[in-house]
Amino acid sequence: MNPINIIIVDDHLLFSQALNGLVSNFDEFNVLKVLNNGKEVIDYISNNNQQPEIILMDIQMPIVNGIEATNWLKNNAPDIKVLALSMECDEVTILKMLRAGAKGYLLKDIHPNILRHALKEVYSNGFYYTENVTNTLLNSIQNAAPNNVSLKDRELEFLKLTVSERTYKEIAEVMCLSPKTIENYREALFEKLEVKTRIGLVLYAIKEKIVIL
Amino acid sequence: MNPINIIIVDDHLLFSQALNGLVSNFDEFNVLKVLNNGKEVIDYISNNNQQPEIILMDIQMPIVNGIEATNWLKNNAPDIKVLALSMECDEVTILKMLRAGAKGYLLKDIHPNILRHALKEVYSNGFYYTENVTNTLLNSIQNAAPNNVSLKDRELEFLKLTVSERTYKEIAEVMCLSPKTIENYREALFEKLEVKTRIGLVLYAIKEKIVIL
DNA sequence: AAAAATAAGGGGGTATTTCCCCTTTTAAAA
DNA sequence: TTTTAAAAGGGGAAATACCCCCTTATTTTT
Repeated sequence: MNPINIIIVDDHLLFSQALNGLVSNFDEFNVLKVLNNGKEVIDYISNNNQQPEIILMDIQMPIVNGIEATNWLKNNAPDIKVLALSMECDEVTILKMLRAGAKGYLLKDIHPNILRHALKEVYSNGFYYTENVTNTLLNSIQNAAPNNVSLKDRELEFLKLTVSERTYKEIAEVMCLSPKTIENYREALFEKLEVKTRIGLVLYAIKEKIVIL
Repeated sequence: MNPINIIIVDDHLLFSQALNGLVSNFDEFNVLKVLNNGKEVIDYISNNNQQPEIILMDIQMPIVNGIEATNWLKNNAPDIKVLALSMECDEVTILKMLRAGAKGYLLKDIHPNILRHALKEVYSNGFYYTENVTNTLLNSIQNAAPNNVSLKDRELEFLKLTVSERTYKEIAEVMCLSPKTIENYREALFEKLEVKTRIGLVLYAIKEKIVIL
């Protein structure tokens, strides 16, 4: 069976070379190229015939970072699977990378065997996320709201419906309330969440992960 | 060491009794009570001195379902950890249960050893989610909209300003255009992005990371 | 050079949102 | 059992958003 072609992208030469040695030892995989930043990825993919199946992508990199590069790949080479390999384990970075289209997310302190397993999973099943990453994200869903304000069930319902491109009249129908009562919810939330328009409500709902996009 | 007290809640008697037998065989755990629905949970917790450490909670149940019961527990007995045990694996249900405060989520087709492991994890680390559940959620973040339309610079600018809680009049000033020209941008984008309101524009902008929250 | 797309601007109208101030009903506290 | 607070509903008006159809330059394409 042909080995699966990999490109490694990381601005820390020591690390990327070490990684190169490691992955090259896995006989299912072949390291096609080692690149230093997102810009080089875009250049390589644009100008070479031999395309990788998987790109092992660092996130923090100069010139074009991993998120931007992944976004570019989503639009220009959607078949290439990006496996993020990062030291950040914060929710925002993970979300950005997922939205950019990364099929997997690994932390740099994992065991080589996990890397091998993750590469295989990404290639065959299409995704792989380490437990740390999923736990970070799932826990963040729980720890979202108690920021300072706590919304009641009905307010949450209203908020979700507001995000769904409905008019207040429609929301009133869904919630079995009069449009005028919906007005009360709106005004209460405007004040409570310190926003000026319904756009503000939508932004809040997304930031606090009351809805997930 | 004292066994950890568990309450099992499920409306299918056969299943809950089978579960009872299973968990009772784990010598770290003691089944305090087997209940039939969320209402009975609320009653039990309200009226008994001996409280469980963990509640193994089904979701679909009559009278008071698992989500409602978990919500009640969050507010009235926050120390009790809820481990959801369900057949549903859809994103919406999982999210609801997480928001309600469930510390873990298992599917009913798991191996008994996983159940044991999950109970231990929930007790000691505070959470446990099976891979299926986390994958469902993470993938749902990605599968938003592979809507590969390309926006022009000016359209992007308009979109970003729309997200910033500005009126079209204000956007017109910032972009040095007449409000009527802004209307053209709005209409063009409504059609191009297949949305019906400016909320739709905001959602698109966030999904496609044109703005980052 | 003619045709076609692109960018800018407008008229006029309906629907929706936003704002402020108000009453009634229902549920919780004192 | 009063008293209070919360939830539900409302009137009226101005601002904003949304819709459809239209004109005029300026590029781009053919």
